[in-house]
Amino acid sequence: MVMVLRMRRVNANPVFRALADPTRRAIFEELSRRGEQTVHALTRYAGVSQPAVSKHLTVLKRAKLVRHRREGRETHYRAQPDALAPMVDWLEHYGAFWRDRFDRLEALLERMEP
Amino acid sequence: MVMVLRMRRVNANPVFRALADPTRRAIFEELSRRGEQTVHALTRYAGVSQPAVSKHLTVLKRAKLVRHRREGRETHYRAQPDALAPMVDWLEHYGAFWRDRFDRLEALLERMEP
DNA sequence: ACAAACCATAACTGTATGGTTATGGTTTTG
DNA sequence: CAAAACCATAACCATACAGTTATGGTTTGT
Repeated sequence: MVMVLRMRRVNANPVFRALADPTRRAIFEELSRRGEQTVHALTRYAGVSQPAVSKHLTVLKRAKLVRHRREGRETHYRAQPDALAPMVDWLEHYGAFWRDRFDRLEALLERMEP
Repeated sequence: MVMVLRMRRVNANPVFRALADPTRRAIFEELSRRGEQTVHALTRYAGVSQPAVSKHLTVLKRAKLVRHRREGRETHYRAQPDALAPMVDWLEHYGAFWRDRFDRLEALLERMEP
């Protein structure tokens, strides 16, 4: 028997908006792949100015997609992937049959036995 | 043994952009729930003018999220949920651990035995 | 045949947004 | 302590974008 935990419905809009921008997605991807990084490191990666990166991080922060930790003069950001939940929920709801069940199972198995 | 089909990587950007707007998301949701609809019906639903709806539908069309079918003077639109695949792929990639495996399994089971 | 309905496009408008440079606060380094 | 590094915010700019009204092309209804 499967217990279903009803989560508080979070507004999905900030997440959708935040990830609509390719630069922001790239920053989030980089943080997901390489883990925690400073603004400086992200700036070298992103190909835009440091203030631009700071503003992108602010948007991601408002969507709870990143958290930050100050350490001396540098700020370390890290991805907060569970903030993707509203988007995942939305997809599971409105895109429930975008792919047949076998495909879904296949993907799951792939993840569970690497 | 699980066969893995490598799909052609589709540019996820149009999908992310298209779904960033709440009105567009609402239109897509409505088409997903209630099935094929005319522009007229969608206009009554969306709460914006008919030209606005037409433009939103154009954006969704460019992202392959909807298809249309002309029938006399009316155009019927329907959701094309498999166009969500790039977004799902992205989430599976960068949000792989947004939720623990039990949760994923639970969600899967829910879908498989309704 | 004419009027009305349906839809798409054009033309326009205000605001949001992604980028820049400039600046200042804090912390580390020499 | 002075200089440099790191970051955030301010101020500004150009463009993208979501909305509007106006219009015209088809198709349906009377």
